[in-house]
Amino acid sequence: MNATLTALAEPHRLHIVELLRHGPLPVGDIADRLHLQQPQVSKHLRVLHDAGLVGVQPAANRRIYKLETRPLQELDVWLDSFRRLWENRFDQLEDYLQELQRKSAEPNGD
Amino acid sequence: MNATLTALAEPHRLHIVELLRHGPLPVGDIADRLHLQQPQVSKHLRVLHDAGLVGVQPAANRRIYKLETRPLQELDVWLDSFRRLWENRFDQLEDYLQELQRKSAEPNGD
DNA sequence: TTAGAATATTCCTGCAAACGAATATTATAT
DNA sequence: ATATAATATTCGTTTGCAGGAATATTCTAA
Repeated sequence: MNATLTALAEPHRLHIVELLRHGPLPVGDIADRLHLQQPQVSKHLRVLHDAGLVGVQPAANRRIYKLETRPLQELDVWLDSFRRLWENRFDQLEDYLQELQRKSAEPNGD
Repeated sequence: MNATLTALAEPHRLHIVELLRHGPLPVGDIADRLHLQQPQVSKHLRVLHDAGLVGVQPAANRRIYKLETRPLQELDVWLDSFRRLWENRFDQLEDYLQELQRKSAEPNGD
C-alpha cells in the first residue's frame, strides 16, 4: 500500500503508469513520449517494479514493461472502505445540518 | 491528484486519514491515538488540509478535523480507468499466452 | 488582564529522493 | 571478436520533506 502510493506520488511515475495503461512499451518509447532522459526512466521503472506496479518481459535487445494491476486492485480495496462515506450521503447530510446552523447564526448570507 | 497521492504516501498521514474515517477528531486525540507529538500532527494535518483531504471546524479551544471525501472520490475516478484491466481479464489472457510461449520455448518447466 | 490549555509555526538537522552526466551492462549483428 | 543499440547503474549534487525542540498563536476562564 505505502509502496504503491509512494511510487504513484511522483508525477513522472504516475505518467508512466497512465501510459502503460494503453499497452506494454519498451523503455525508449516511454522516454520519448514523456520527454525524459532514458536513465531517469529506467530509474523510475525500477521503483515501479519494486512496488509491483510494472512487470518486464525481455524482447531481444529491449525490455518491454507492462502494467501490473495487483497493487491498483489493493488500492481499490482500500478505497472501498471509504466509499460508503460518500455513497451513503451521510456527509451531505452533515454539510446540510452545518449549513442550517450557519444560516441561523448569521442571517446575512455570506 | 498528485497532492492527494503525495499526502497519502506518508504513513502517519495515511493513518490519520484512516482514523478520521470513523469520525471527526481534535488534534490532541489524534496525537494520542497515533503516539505522535502534537506539533507533528498539526504539520501533517496542514498537508492533508492543503490537499483537501480534511476540513476543520473550530470548537472552543480546539479544532476538530474531519475527513473530506472529494479527493478520495477523484482517486476513485482515476482508478476507474484502470478497473477494466483486471475486470475484463485481458491480463489473465495475456499471462496465459505468455505461459504457453514460455513452456514451448523451454520444455523443462523450471 | 492574566493564566492556562489546545493548537500552530518556526528553526534546525538529517535523510531520502530526483536529476544530470558519465559509465557499465546486456544483447544483437556482422 | 567487435561495433552498436538499448537499457541499467553509479556518482555527485541539490532539493524537499519529516522529526525534535522551542516558541508563537488562539481561545477560554477567572
